[in-house]
Amino acid sequence: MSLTHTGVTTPAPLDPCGLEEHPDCGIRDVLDRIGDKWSVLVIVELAGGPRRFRELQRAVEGISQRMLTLTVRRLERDGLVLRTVYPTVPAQVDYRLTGTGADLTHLVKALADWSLAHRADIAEARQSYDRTHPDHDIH
Amino acid sequence: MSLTHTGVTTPAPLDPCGLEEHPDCGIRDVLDRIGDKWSVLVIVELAGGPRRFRELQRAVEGISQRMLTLTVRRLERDGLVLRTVYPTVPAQVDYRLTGTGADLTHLVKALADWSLAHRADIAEARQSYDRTHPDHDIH
DNA sequence: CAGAATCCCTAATGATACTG
DNA sequence: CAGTATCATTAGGGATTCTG
Repeated sequence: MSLTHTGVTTPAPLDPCGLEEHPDCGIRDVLDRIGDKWSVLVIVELAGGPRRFRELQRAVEGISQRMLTLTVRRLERDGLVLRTVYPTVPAQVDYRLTGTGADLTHLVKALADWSLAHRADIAEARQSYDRTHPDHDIH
Repeated sequence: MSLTHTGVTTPAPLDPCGLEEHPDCGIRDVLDRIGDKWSVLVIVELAGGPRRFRELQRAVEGISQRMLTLTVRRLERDGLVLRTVYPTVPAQVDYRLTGTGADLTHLVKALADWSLAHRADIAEARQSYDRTHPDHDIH
């Protein structure tokens, strides 16, 4: 959607990143996957190599059995994680990143880098906001 | 970044992306902001230039007045968006990306690019999964 | 071990009405 | 126009119990 300003000499509406080209297309799918509470943490752990169910649960601190199950299932469904069942007894299952999943770690790293680079800015902005808007509660 | 899987000589878990270095640190803050339902769409719209409240609401299809308010407030609090009130009557307010917010659009674009690049893979993986796991409901 | 099945609670979002 | 205030709904997530 072109939002060309009607301004006389106003410089064309800048879109430095070319984001207008794909407003929603597909981003939601990815955000729905990595935007939840645990997926990124699981992916990061799996970036270190294959893990069994209990290993993952111990590594990802605070995750419940239920949420770990749901998280790995969804990652598996999206083809980001490969689940392998070994017919031993008791059962043994391991999870590992697929090619797509491994590629996703690059994106996660970009996110982590950006977060670290701007962490101080954001923290400061929040403090400033909370100081100047004491009554306001938007969390 | 090489993903060479030696297998034999690498007892140590490989971390091709260096993700282990910052497991959680700061990523959550960013994901909590861009992981919600509307923030990315608002940011993308603002990447096209300053917008007034109603303009934003019309541009971001489906967003309620309440959620738009909450979304821009949170973005403002994090220093990603600048809110300017003009003391006219009726009131006039515009929103624009700050420096940090504009920088964030780079990350959003990386996300969009990745999403587009892997959209087919993911869609196919899902279909395959749903076909082989008919009863399973994990959404 | 690796889950499946329940129950319960809270946060997130939506709908509607009202205001400076 | 640009919100605020309420109420209703739903999705996400946690705790617990049970099983192959």
